[in-house]
Amino acid sequence: MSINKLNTEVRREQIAQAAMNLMNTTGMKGLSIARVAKRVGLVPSAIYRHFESKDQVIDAVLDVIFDRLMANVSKACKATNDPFERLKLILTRHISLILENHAIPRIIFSEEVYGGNVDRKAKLNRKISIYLTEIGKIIQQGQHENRIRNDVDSDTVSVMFLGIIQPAAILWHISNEAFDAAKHAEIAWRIFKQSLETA
Amino acid sequence: MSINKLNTEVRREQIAQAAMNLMNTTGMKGLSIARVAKRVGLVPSAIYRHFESKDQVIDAVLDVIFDRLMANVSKACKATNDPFERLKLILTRHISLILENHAIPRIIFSEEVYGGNVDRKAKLNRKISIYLTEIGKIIQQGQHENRIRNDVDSDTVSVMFLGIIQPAAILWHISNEAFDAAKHAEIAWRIFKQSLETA
DNA sequence: CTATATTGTGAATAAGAATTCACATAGGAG
DNA sequence: CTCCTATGTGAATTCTTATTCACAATATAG
Repeated sequence: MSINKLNTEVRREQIAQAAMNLMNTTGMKGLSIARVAKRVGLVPSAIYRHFESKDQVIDAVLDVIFDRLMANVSKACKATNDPFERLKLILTRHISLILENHAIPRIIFSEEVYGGNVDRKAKLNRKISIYLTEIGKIIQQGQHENRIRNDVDSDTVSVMFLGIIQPAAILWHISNEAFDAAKHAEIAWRIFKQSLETA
Repeated sequence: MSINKLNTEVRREQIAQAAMNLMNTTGMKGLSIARVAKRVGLVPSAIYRHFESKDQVIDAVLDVIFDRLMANVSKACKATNDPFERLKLILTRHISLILENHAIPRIIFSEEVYGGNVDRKAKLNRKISIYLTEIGKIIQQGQHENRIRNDVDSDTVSVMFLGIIQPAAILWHISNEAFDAAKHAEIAWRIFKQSLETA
């Protein structure tokens, strides 16, 4: 009987965090309101004091994830002006984020999350597009500055950039962390970078 | 009342196909024994004459998918000896397969399928490794023949190769087929190829 | 042709989940 | 201090699913 009442704002954070952690360990399949409630130290029905539905809980998790990813990008942009250094920072940090949160790639790049939910699918698509657009901007700037080849399409390169991260993340996860995602990113990055550099 | 009895071998095929098609349209979430049964024209309990459990149905779908992917690879290897042509063939065909079967990337590279199922996770890991190994062999051969740079790690390149396909597939799917995966693969392939060619 | 194993049916079971609701209580506004 | 509202509780509801089982019909071996 904690009988400890906290206001909705705090609870919403706790619930979103708990849901995300649950996804990390059990995946979407193991995400039930009952389990989330237990983690927060509440009874299942209490969740509904703070969220209208399970769907809204999931949405909150998505927001947390994308906030982190976007924060990542802006931090990298503030840290340096060099396009390659920026991308490298984003890459490294994105990988770290994933290693801390198994769930991220599975949430962003699988259908687990939006199965049948048209709105959430649209939302995800929008958020991913924004992320890719930011990457694209960095590349374009690099092209203006003649650091990056001008004969490559920045949109394509953005997606390829994601292609360094995502398969690595999944392999890491599916191999029970045997696959070394950080190392892969390191080596792949060199190849990727070389292929973009102006001659 | 079809009252048409077919032997297990035929039924297993039908059921696996139906399950895969269902996954294409509704995702893992929509995959229920009842729905599969309806598609095959059976009653739910009839499925259990041919599979011991839903898990085994899913396993059968996995087998179908990997059989196709591996068939792909061997076809490409028979078609040409040039490593780049081989990879290009595999790439194109892999993309086509995906466009025909939304479910493939979600099944192979998401957690949808093995959520909590340790055995299946291991199985998936094994199959993906085999696929990657085959890609790796092609690359190594190309290195022996001095068509592909020797200073790149073939394992890393294999995963990067997957990195052309997978994000594209997911973007295509999540954008309701607005993202042009085939075009992305085409453009990305050129960049990828250039970065591997011997100088 | 007929006996029997194989395949199909419909009803029942059982478990798990989301959600609702009437009731209880803590904590801040006044 | 005292209400009243925001939170928390536990039971009940409703729904979906996988799975089992007794029974029926078919295919096929002999």
